[in-house]
Formats: sequence, C-alpha cells, structure tokens
Amino acid sequence: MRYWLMKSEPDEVSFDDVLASPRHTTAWFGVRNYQARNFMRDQMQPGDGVLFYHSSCAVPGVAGIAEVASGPYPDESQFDPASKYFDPKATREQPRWMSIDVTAVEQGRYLPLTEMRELPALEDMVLLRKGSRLSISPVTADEWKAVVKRVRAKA
DNA sequence: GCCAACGTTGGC
DNA sequence: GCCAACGTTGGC
Repeated sequence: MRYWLMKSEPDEVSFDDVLASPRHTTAWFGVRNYQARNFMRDQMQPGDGVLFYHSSCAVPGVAGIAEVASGPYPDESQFDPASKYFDPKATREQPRWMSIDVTAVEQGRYLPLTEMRELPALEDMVLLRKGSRLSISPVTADEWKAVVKRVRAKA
C-alpha cells in the first residue's frame, strides 16, 4: 500500500465534484507529464491512499482524502479532437496517456498549503520542494499520517 | 499578471 | 546528443 498526492484544479474537478459523482468516483484524466503517467501506469494500485490537492486556486491545499480505485487504462481525452487534452500523436493502438479511477473517501477540514509548510513532518514532502510541479507525487507513510491527522483535527 | 522552475521540442 | 527557444505550472 502506497500513498500519493494528486493535484486537481477545483475549477475543473474539485473534491466536492468527486463526492457528487456516482459511487464518489471519477476518472483521473488529463495528465500530460511522463513522470506522473508512469506513476499511474507502473506503481499506483487500487486501495492506495490519495491526498486530493487543489491547485491554481485562491487557497491551494488538501481538500480531502481519496483512494485509487482502478488499474491504469487509456485516457479517453487524448483521442478527442475537441478536448484540450487531445494528443494528435496518440492512437488507440498506441495510447500515450493513462487514467485511473479515484474514489473520494473522507472530507475533513481543508488543509491549506500555508499550514502544510509549517508542519515539520512535511519538510521533505515532494509537493513542497522548490520548483516541484509534478501533478502526481509520492507521499511517505509518515507524511500521510501527519496530513490525515491535520485533516481530521477539530481546528 | 508576474516570474521562477521545469519539461519538451527541434535544429544542428 | 546538445542546447536554445519555447511552453507550462502554479504560488504569489
């Protein structure tokens, strides 16, 4: 069992959107970075823990806890010329980009990025490293514990 | 809107 | 295979 942090722009897909979806589950599409794709393709397993992070918004931070709900499969949006994620070099025979399903599990408090930066347990977290832009990044068990604790805290 | 950091592209 | 130019990310 591993842990991950996945970034989503809430204007596109927010944690609330996933909670409102059938079975609280959504397809994670639109990843167009090879390192992030490889995590989905090679390492992420159903049941892995996911920190659902809101980026590019007024208050970036962890919006809820989720989990990986499927193995990898081709991202449909790469084949759709009308999609902004369309990739002319991708074919059905040789897809380039992968999706996985993600299920929302628990919404506690919203944990802002500013607060994450103050937690000593998170000082080495990939997300918080200077220049880190990965939309999917690994989270250690200790980091997971520290974040979940703050998400479940009363204040 | 700015800009630092990083990834990708393409000419050579 | 190098590397300059360009595009993107994402916090501020």
